[in-house]
Amino acid sequence: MSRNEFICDCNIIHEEVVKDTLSKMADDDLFNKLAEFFKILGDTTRAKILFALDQNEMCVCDIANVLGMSKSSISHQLGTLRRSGIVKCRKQGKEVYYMLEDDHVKGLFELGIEHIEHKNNGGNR
Amino acid sequence: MSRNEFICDCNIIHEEVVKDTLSKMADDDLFNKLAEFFKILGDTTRAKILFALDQNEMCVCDIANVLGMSKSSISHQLGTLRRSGIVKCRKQGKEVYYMLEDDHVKGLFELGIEHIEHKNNGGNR
DNA sequence: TTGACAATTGAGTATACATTCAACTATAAT
DNA sequence: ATTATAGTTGAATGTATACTCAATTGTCAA
Repeated sequence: MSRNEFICDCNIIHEEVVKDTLSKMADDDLFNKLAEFFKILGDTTRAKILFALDQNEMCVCDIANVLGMSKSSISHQLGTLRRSGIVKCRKQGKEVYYMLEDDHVKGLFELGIEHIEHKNNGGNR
Repeated sequence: MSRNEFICDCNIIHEEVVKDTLSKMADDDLFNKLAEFFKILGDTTRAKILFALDQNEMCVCDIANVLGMSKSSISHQLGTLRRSGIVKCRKQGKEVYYMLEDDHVKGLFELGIEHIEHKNNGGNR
């Protein structure tokens, strides 16, 4: 973790806790990549696309029809997902078929859903 | 899933696949909540805060010092995390101590890290 | 009561980004 | 060759949001 002493505008209150936490912090690089990855999942359209692709491999038009959105917007999002290494594609004739690249997506979705259900079922607000 | 036929600007190419996928799609409500949740994790500052709180319960100033950021920005982010039910806090004297509310966060981080390492270790790009 | 400090909050600003629109490429069919 | 369709792409626009700044609240100590 890199720190900028001049930006932090307050005192350290618990010296040992701060030192201990700092010693355990991961690299900025990891946090950047982690956040970038979650940001990809943090969009309704992309979440729907990934969920849909988890059901069936599909071409762009079919995905657009499932989501009821324009071909262009879906293609843009698929580009984002492809650049992030979360989906891959296969070209066949005029069509491009997309599928999940990463098997972690399903697990992540399941944990996320657990979190949501937990909050709805009596978790304090 | 709600669909707007007028917005989709292309033909259905594989009728059965589209129908099958549509039948398996979850509610819009779930996708919205899921995306909202991942969006919270999809920010470098919040990811660092959560990682830090996973090491130690901490007050706002200590967190600001660990991240090397202003008290105000940390407080804003803690507010966001609290409203999302991911962290909770405990007031003691002048200080407010924050801690993780949700035990899914650690699992999500671990899966996310797995994904990143997977990509770095010979996963295709 | 006054002063100091922890923390929150609202407004303002700058940046990121999702979708639209239009133009374009590539493939297949006639 | 021409036409139609699948898909991509870049620019433009509107919206969301992270951080800053300033003001404010709440608590403790003198």
